[in-house]
Parts: sequence; structure tokens; C-alpha cells
Amino acid sequence: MSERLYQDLARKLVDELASGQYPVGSRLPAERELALAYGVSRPTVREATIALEVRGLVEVRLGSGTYVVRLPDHEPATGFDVSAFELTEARFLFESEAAALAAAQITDEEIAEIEALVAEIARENQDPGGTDKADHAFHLAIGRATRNQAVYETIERLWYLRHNSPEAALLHEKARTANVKPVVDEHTAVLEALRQRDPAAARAAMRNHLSAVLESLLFATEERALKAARAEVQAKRSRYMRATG
Amino acid sequence: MSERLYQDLARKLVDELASGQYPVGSRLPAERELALAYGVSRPTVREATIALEVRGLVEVRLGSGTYVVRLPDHEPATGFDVSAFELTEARFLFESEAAALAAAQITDEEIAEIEALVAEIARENQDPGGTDKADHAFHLAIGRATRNQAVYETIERLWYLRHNSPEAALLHEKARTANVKPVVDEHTAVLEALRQRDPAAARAAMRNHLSAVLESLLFATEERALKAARAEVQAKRSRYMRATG
DNA sequence: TGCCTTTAACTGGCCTGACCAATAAGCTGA
DNA sequence: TCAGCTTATTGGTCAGGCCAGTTAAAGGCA
Repeated sequence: MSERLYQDLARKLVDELASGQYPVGSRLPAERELALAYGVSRPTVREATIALEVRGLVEVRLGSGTYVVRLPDHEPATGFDVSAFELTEARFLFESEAAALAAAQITDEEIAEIEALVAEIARENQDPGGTDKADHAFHLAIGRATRNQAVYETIERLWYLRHNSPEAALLHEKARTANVKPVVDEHTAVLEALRQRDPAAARAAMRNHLSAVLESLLFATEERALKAARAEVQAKRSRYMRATG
Repeated sequence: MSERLYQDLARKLVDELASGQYPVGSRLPAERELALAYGVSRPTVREATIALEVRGLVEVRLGSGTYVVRLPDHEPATGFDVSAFELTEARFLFESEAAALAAAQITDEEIAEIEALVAEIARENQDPGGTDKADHAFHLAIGRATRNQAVYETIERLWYLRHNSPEAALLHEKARTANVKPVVDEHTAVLEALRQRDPAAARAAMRNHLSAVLESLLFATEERALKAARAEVQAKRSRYMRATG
């Protein structure tokens, strides 16, 4: 109730779409009609329809009307509350297969690109305050080599979710700095398998890499829990000391 | 250029966010200032900011201002133009592994649920005009059994994309009606592997199922191309007849 | 002097009413 | 019957205004 009017109206419209009142392809009432029906002004109606348009639910055609593009059913969750472990596990499952698919049809140019990225990853790891852009590019390049847009976007999405989970990013950073050397070797192994055009080897190398990431992530989680427990013990101890002074 | 003004403005604002001009947490200029700066009216500015808000880029706080929530980098593609083949291939890669993971930890309750869904799928296939809701529920139930939110959401997302590609849905429908019987057997095989808690068998059964879907999809594609070619020949022939008639 | 309250200058939320441009349906005339 | 014109309808945008929530500066009190 305390929502802004246009949000309230947008929600109502989504509900009506979901109820099947307006099938795909049908036209919504004119803005002036909606304004009258819901007791709001036309600018408010426009704001609500724009919200629906951005979500890809409707299409607004000048001089014609606003039409239903798709129903809000099955709308995928935003997925901002996935744990780092789950994300990496999903990548472990998915990117291994993607690597195998990529190995079957990768071009020389793509291999050269990935080779350069592995070198860049080595450089990144040297730098203590370095980013993981090359690492990102590495995994995306493999996704691109699958020649499958759905695979590519899924890899991209999983990485994206990781970057939008503060906890995940923190743990990853922690885990990454812990073992610099192996990470490069793991990437090199993937590259070598791709160069051999060996799907099974590529799958194995990627599984090995991501299971290592998973392991170091679990290690970081443990370490963090231990640190938190120690801090708690310390706090209790000092409180006890003060009390018993 | 031919974009609507608010879309144009929204794009410009996104560009400025991407350029780092406004870091996360900072405040954008007031609506009245933006209107003046870009030579548009305030309602237009409001429409643009609402578009950004729906995309999760900014947060609008009444009486305070609009603040940057996240940068538009790494924004995942909307993915509305993925072909049916690519989607199914991605599912083939991903859901097989998900089934293996699920087999390792599925509960008796979940097995019973999936069992009921397989029966429901059989019923759906009897009905010529039936939906594929049970099929959908089947795959989601396996995703849930992985105890991994990221895996679940990815499966959900791939299915969702399928339903939003008109071409994909059509081909699927075509492919589905072509081979009713095998589909039930394939689902039953997956169920049996899950019941045995056998990851390798579950992976194999799911791979078998989705590769069958992939095959029938290719068949439908061929058939459609043939039909289109025939229609084209027919059209040319009749035109020739009229011309020479 | 320093803290707290008050107040006034913002900011977004929403409205009225209007004009323009693109569309599409209806009309008209051939 | 159909092409071309007319006109009602629809979204696109603007101007200007009032209200309500927020914030920080100004002022009062201790």
C-alpha cells in the first residue's frame, strides 16, 4: 500500500497478465482508459507501462497501443541470493561440459586468444591487488567456442551472479590469493586439452580446475568460520575478565 | 535517433554509469537538473530513471534522490534470440550433470514426487492438445533435488527461454507429438536411475532423453525446411503457369 | 560552547491539461 | 471493388504546479 502509485499499478497489470486476461499479442486498454479505470493520471500509467516494457512483458507502439509480448509466468528468479559454493558447484557441472563441447570445434584463432589469456592470468596473479578480468575472459572465451549462445549466456550469467554476491566475491578473492601457482597450471591444462581437440581431456581439466576452486572456497569458508569463532571466544573471554576483574 | 526520448535518455544514463562517472552509492543529479541538462521535460526524465530502476541499476528514494545501486557492466544478455537447438544442447550438457548430482542425495519424498510426474507426463502425451506442464515440473523437481539454487535457477531459466522463443516452442510442439511413446520411457529411465541413487546411470538416462529431444528437433527442422522449399517450388510453378498459361 | 529543535530549501511523487505525430479505421469517389 | 483521403484514436512530450518526504542549515536552549 505504501508503494508508489506507478509500482502499485505495474503490479496490478502484471497480475492481470498472469491471470490470462490479456493473452499474448492482445492490446491493453489505452493509457487514458487505464488512467480512468485505476483512478490515476496518465503519466502514472505511462510510468507503469514503461516498467512492464523494460521487463519485456509488453511492447508499446506509437499511435497503435501497448501489446502483450509474453506472460509473466515462469519469470526466472533474479537469483541474487545464491551462495558462492552453489555457484561454483554449478560452474563445475556446466563449464566442464562446455569445455568438452568447445574442444570439439575450437578454431586456431580462439586457441591463440585463450593462450594469451592464460598468460594474462599469470600476470594478474603476480599482482597482489590484481583483478580477475583475464580469468573471466578465459571462461567466456571457452563459452564462445561452443558456438552455442545459450551455453555462453549461462556461463556469463553464473559469473555475473558471483560478482553480485558480496559474500561470494569476498570468498573468491580470499581463495584466489591462497593458491596462486596451481591456478595457472590448471588453466594451462585446459588450454592444452583444447589445443589437442580432446573433449574428454578438456572436460577433465576443467573439472579439475573448478573442483580446486571449490576446495579452496571451502577452505576459505572454514577459515572464516574459525576466525569468527575465535573472535567470539575472545570477546567472551574479555567480558569475563572485565566482570571478574 | 528515432528512439523515443526517454529511451534515448536512459541509454545515455547507462553509458554514463558505465563510464564510471557515477560510482556505486553516489547520487545522480536531481530530476529537474537532468531535465535541464538534456533538454527534456521532467516526466521524460522520470520515465528514463524508472527504466533504470526496473533494471536494478539505481534506487529512487523519495525526497532524497536517485542513487546508483550497481554498474551496468557484466549485465547478462536478455537472451531472447537463442535458437531451439542451442537451448536443447545446453540443457543436454547441463541437466545431465544435474541429474547425476541429484541422484547422489535425492530423498524418498522427491522420488515419489517425480514418480507422480512421470505418470502425469504419460497422461499429457495421450491428450493431443495437452500441455507440457508435467514435463516442466519433472525437470524442475530434479533441479530442486540437487540442493543447489544456482543449478535450479539455471534449469528454470533455460526452460523459460525456450517458452519465450516462438520458434522454439513451435518446433518443440512439433517434435513432441512426433514420438509420444519413447518420451515416457526416457523419463522412466531417469526416474529408475534416481531411485537406484546411481549418478552415472542418471547422467546417462538424462543424456539419452535430451539427445532424443535434440534428434526429433533436428527432424522437425528438416521437415519444416522441406515444407518451405516445397511451398516455394509450388509458388514458382503456379507463377510460371500463369505467365505461360 | 555544544547539543537539540525548528525550519526552510531541496527532492521525488503525482496531477491537470494541452499539443504533436504516428497509426488505423472509416469514408469517399472513381 | 479498390485506391486515396479524412478523421478519430493512441502514444510521445511538454509546461507548470502542488504535495510529501528528506535533509541540513539556522536558531534556540542549556
